[in-house]
Amino acid sequence: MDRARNFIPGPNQELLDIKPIRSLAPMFPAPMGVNINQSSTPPLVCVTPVGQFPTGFGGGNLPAFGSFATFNATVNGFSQAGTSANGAIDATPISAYKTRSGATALGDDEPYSGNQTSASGRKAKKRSAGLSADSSDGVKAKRPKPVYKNLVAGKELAFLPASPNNPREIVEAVHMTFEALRRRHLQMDETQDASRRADLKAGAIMMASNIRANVGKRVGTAPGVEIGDIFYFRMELCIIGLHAPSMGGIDYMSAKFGADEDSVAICIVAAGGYENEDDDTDTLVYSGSGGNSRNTEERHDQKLERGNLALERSMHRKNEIRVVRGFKDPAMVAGKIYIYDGLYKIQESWTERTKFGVNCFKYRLQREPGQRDGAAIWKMTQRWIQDPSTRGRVILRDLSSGTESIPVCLVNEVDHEKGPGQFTYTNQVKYLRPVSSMTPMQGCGCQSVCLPGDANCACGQHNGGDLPYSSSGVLVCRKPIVYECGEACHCTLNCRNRVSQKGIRFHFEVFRTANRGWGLRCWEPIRAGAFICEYTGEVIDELKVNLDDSEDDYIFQTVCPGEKTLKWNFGPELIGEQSTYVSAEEFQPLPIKISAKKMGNVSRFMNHSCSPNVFWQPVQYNHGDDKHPHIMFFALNHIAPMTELTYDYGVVGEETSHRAKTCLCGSLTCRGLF
DNA sequence: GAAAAGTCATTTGA
DNA sequence: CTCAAATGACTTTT
Repeated sequence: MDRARNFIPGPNQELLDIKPIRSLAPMFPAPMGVNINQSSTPPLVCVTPVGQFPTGFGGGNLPAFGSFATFNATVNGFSQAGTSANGAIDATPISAYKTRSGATALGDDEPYSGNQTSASGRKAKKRSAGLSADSSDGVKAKRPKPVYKNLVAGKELAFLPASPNNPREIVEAVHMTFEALRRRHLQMDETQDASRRADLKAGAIMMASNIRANVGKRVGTAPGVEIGDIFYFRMELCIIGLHAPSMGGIDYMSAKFGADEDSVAICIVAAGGYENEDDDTDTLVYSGSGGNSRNTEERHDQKLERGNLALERSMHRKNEIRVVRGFKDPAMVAGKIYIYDGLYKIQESWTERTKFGVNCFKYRLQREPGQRDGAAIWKMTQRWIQDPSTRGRVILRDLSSGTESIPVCLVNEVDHEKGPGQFTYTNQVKYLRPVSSMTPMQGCGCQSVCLPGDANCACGQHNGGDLPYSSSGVLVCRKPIVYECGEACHCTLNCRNRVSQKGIRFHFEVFRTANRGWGLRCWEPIRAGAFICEYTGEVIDELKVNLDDSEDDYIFQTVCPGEKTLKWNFGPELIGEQSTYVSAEEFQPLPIKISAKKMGNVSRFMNHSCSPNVFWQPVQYNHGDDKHPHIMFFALNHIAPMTELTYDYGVVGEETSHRAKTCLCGSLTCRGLF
């Protein structure tokens, strides 16, 4: 379009200069249409001791485990029977649980305590003296169950989010911690050539320390889990209490209906690969489980038992069933993404003869009306990515005018604003003095690519021994500065230690928000730790006092962000590693100041939130002046397609108070100003 | 060389 | 205690 060419920095006088009202309100209405009895039983969080202390758990050398605290977020959401435990119980102080004898207290916040088989850890089974690791050759020795003896008791408490009554915050905190732990394990496994499955290791630790949400099973929504939430591992569904079985597709429980009791399905995982009619995302045909023998090709008819029976009973009881849909992750060769798609009900069931000649159960599920879109958004954005012209309400196909390798779409589905005020799109930071005059950065001598665990890699050493990114390119840990390989390095551009310097990798769109001016969101799913974009613009010299900058709403400064951002690293603490946590008091801002008023990229459209999904991270690669690093943005947790990207502009302090604005982020932990 | 199929090590909860 | 399961990472085959 010609218009695109003219837009920037062309003369768009008719465009209103939009004062960025940079703050945020929830972009979707809260998920409604889900009739849970929340009013009668307010959410409660109960801090209770973990169940049975695992016998193999370090014995006497870890007395601290006695005060192990459970961290349960339980909201009593389903009241079909009167079996529910109820009455809000105040959070019990941790100190009340000094010994492990109080284990039975767990039942108090379990909605279905009667049906629970105590949450006791069957974990760590007894393990033969530990030397079974390399047993005699030839004989296939069973791998000993790992014992997480480095678990640090009491550290779990650091998780408690600022507002422990908000299930969403708890789910996010648990989820974020799982990911941090998983990434760290991945990093360690690579250097030590240990066995894989960091997802299982992270999951096992979370389970063992009982850092999980929605511990009791329930029919209906899982508090704190929202439609559209995305996951990369089945273990994630497990620890946030959405779907308990680690592999199985059907989660079910025994529930009371008046006087009788029935086994009903509560959640299913539809792992894709099935005949989904594209036009109708509201129905789903699900196959029953079973029929495939473990290691032989022999197959048999499915039986009406367990999950299949529960589905059958659910059809008659007409209870709501959570549905998680699996899709192939377009970003990974063999990856899968799970999307929570809300509540469904079973309409009918039948049996079918499969191509193997055995009988298989089929269930047709219909999505409950009135819920926000989940998987439908995913399908829609996938279509846009394949063919951007299918995206409607577009003002500009590419706001970057070709500067970015992937076009940045400008859309307005809200009002008649034609676009943001004039600025020059740039994907580079403009320094006042040439980069070449700055201290050069030392490079590594690695051939081809840098590898984890290579003691000779100067870049690995510079980063503290580990490469900062995992093999899939996600940042493992937030740190004062990340050193990527640069011009001085011998490695190629394929080196995994070159992530943020390669520029954006996603289809972004700048969109009109309802009340906060323009905002930024993305068509692709973004996984936690993934690189998003750089804050580009003009570097303002710290020595030059700019009296004018109160007028500049596009200034980036390294102001101390809120707890959520600071806690991103949390997780390694759980396995006894030294904390990388930086408290607000210890936080040291950098002198760098960047203005994106006149020139910038997509990052200038990112709004503030006190409960953000993105954080900034200083990165170096082209010079050695650590006071003036690149400011790179990474995902705080997994971000579903079309979710607004926000970061924490920082706590208002003396220096920034003249620019403080009222925050509209709507988060329960909103600080009011930013 | 990419995609599909096979192999293996694991978990949770019934 | 045993078992099943719409797992996930990796290797081998087509």
